[in-house]
Amino acid sequence: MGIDAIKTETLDLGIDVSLLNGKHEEKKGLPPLPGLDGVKVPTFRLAPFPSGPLHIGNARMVILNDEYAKLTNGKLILCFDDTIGTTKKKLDAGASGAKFILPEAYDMIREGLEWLGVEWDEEVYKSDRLEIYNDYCQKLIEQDNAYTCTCTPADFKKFKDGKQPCPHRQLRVSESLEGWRKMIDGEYGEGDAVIRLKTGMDLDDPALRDPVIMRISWAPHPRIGNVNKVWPMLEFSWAIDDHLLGITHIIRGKDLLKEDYIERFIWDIFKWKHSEIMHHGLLSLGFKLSKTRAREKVKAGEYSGWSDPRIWSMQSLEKRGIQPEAIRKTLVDMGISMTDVDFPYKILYAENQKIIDKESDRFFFVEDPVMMEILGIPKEEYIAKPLVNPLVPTKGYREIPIKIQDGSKEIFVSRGDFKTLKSDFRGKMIRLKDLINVILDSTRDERLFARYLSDDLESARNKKAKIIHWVDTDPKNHVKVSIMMADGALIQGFGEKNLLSCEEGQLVQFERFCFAKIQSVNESEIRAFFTH
RNA sequence: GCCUUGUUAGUGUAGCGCGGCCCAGCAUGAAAGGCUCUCACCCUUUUGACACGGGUUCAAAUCCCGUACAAGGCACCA
Repeated sequence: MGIDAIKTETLDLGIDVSLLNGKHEEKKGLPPLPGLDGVKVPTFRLAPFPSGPLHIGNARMVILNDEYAKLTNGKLILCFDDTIGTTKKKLDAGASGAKFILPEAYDMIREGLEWLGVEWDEEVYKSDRLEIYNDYCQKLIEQDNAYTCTCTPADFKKFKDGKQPCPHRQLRVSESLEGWRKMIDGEYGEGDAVIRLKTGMDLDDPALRDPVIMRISWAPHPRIGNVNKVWPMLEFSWAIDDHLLGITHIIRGKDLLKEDYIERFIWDIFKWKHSEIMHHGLLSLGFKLSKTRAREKVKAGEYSGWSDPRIWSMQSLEKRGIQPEAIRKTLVDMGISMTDVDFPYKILYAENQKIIDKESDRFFFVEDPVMMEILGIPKEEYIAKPLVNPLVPTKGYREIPIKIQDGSKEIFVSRGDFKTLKSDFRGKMIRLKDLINVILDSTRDERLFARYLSDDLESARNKKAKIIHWVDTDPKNHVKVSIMMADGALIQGFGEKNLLSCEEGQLVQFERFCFAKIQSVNESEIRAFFTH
């Protein structure tokens, strides 16, 4: 028996033919998680800064953690990293690029996580844990592992660059504690003093020399109000919380690589067990993804809102008709590579199409319409009957009736087709899909002139006629359609009348144009978002 | 300037800890053909990569050194 015969047989039996082709679907998924020895409950954490909704880059971190939590039957903690770092002075001045908490972001983030199918077991706010950081900071000072420094940033930089200790490094513990008290009590103002960790001023890496772990901000906190004057730096708060919350595995972007050193340094001081730390590379989309940047563009009115497709927020992807499963698949396939990458959105689209193709009903749509006049049509009425979805024939046919007056008819074709028709198809047969065959006579200005040839598909097939889409020019028989593209541009055209039966949120395919998600439907206009 | 990561086909990734089974796998894209009243889907075929230069070795994508390029840190941002 030949291989083909086997294939046919096995097909009938419903056996996966791909096995015979040697195309074993490679076992997909993440590599095994390291550092599981002696771990009872692998525990992971999501640590979003609530400055805006999750974007695709945040989603990488989120999905990686969630996948591993699910894979290992572990626990996932959502910990809002909502400490305040920026001073009140800076915020009041509206400094550009300043990071701050957006109160709505907490919900937008939860919404994005739920949409992604992330299941977290516990929710924690850093802003509820301020006393804990204060306590541990105090301990570090008492142990002489940290000190109060009142250098200006510029002065400290000089010491740092020269690998020299600043004068405050030699302070007695009691003096540092007194400074610490002044910070807490508000006797020191913003910028007057910080607490530095004694990692060493002679470290090779200047970024690691006696880093700040606590500083002053008098800015009110959107959640807890104005109760606190000192705030921990991210790496310090995490050094404490990763231990206290029992995080066994830290998966974060490689922008946080330097934090590893500081966290481990502190873990060693307190003789805490080290968590396993892993990093993934950062995503870009031809531009740097940033919640803060997005927020500024939304505020400036440059973007239409948090669901503007250019932000690549979960909200915007949902609106576009991207399926969360497709995002998860794409991100998981990328693994935890440390390489920074251009987000492979084409792979995302391919994965998404696999999911939505069968459920997306087909419709005729012509972008930027150009008129075609057809003469010599023998009948007075036609009814085009295209399949609702060729992948699901059981869905049946839709109907597009056309009325002909005095043997002539005007229809719209897309500008794209107009251009190729104009240059390459004069005198040739063209098939108007599911309708009739015509021959293109001439073009004048922005108009095509054609003559009726025949009805049947067969003759069009024989002549290998180009098949194009069309929409009736009769306003009673079409509807205006506008599509928001991925780059924020608005595409306009006409679609077949049947579009009016669509529901909000429905996924459709505009044949030979794109998949789209219907945003709103009414007689005067259909609005949709471009999917891919 | 200092420090740290990273560099596999157009794109994304597998392989690299323990060098040979890798004349490098997969996905996506592109090209051609088939199917099809969509330039969709499906099927077939083709395409194309170990950044560069040295070294170690019988043998290197895998180890070592150097160079280039990229990203990140050197912030009282996260």
